[in-house]
Amino acid sequence: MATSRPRKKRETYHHGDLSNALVAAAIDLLSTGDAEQLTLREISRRVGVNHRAVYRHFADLTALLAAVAEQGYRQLLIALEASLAGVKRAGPEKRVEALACAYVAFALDNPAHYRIMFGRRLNEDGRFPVLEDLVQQAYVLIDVEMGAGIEQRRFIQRPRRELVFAFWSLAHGFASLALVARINVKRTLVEPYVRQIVAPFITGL
Amino acid sequence: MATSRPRKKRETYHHGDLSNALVAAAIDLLSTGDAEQLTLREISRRVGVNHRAVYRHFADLTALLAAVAEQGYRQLLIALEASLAGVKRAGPEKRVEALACAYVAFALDNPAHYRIMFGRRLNEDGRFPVLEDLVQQAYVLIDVEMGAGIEQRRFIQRPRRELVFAFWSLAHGFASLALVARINVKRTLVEPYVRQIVAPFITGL
DNA sequence: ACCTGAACACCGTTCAAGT
DNA sequence: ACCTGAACACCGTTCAAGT
Repeated sequence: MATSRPRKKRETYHHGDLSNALVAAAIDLLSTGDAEQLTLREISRRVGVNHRAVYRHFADLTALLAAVAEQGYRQLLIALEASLAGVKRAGPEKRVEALACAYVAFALDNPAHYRIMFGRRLNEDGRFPVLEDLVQQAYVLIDVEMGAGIEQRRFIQRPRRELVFAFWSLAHGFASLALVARINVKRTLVEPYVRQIVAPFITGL
Repeated sequence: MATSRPRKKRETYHHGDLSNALVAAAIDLLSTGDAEQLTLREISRRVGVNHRAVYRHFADLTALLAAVAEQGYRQLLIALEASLAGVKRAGPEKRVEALACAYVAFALDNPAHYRIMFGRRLNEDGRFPVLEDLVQQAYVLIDVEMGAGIEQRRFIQRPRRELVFAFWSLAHGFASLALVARINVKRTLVEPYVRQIVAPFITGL
């Protein structure tokens, strides 16, 4: 039976693209559970494959988590860009405010995924340049807004780097504290809450 | 041999205060290693006791980690109070700045311990009221400073709560990003760096 | 090439026993 | 009371084998 062979192959080998299937399954698990429950064995179980098969595509669990984090940064970048597109003709203050709202909303909508992105240090040995590049893209996105505000003399005249990190610290810090429930935010009230938190910062810009 | 009995007891039972010894051993491990390496079995090994002995004193690993986190908050509170004592006659801006520096310095000096305090949510089921109380004490400490600034009309006239969370977000966010190496801070340059990051916020207060 | 089975050294936790 | 031993169900990873 020559025709049954590819079928059987599919049933055992299961995939043309196991690599992406694993990342997708991991993200799916993150959407319903905690970041701690995301194990190599659980992910492969979800895909219906022996847990050893993971090692064909990823050097270790950290490499798989890095791919998951990369996907998270891609989604975050899209969300941030979308938020800026909504305030195209607004001043730099409004744009920065929109950015902060979108950032925190992303973290609260994808808490476990966000924890993978910012929880452990995944790229300690510099194995994942793509991950580093995506982080850099997020940095640049903020940097452009800060640069515009400085150039238009609407923001405080300070090195862009400082303002970018200050903004990022504020957004990430608020998101983190909300995720560990040190700050209690109702999802529907994220935007006004973030605006309040960011207000003194923006006033000081 | 009646005299050998208490001795033997000490050699096997090993402690009058196993509870505190476990917490101390855990903190000691955190001072040299990562937060992930801190396991129940490793801690008990360090104390020289069977790992099952832990369950005499703590309901589970989370309860032990909560005790470790509590100790961390006590140390953090002392560090924050000490920093305020150093700027007793200064204006509220300077005092808030000192607070931020001390906060970030604590996180960078005790990275693994800080991660236990702010990494996972330990008190999800409200089992550790002491932990919650210590967090509250930290909140109040910041709140008092913000309240003073508002009352003296040196800060923006907004609800204290907002300013406290904004400050905490900024300090915690900066510390977190530094710990995952998204921001690169040399330990000796923490203070000037934090001052720069906090500057626009304080200007806006 | 791609996947699996058995095994190893870990982990937190439970149960029943030892002193 | 306080601690231990053996066992259980997990985990990531290695080695050798299966198709």
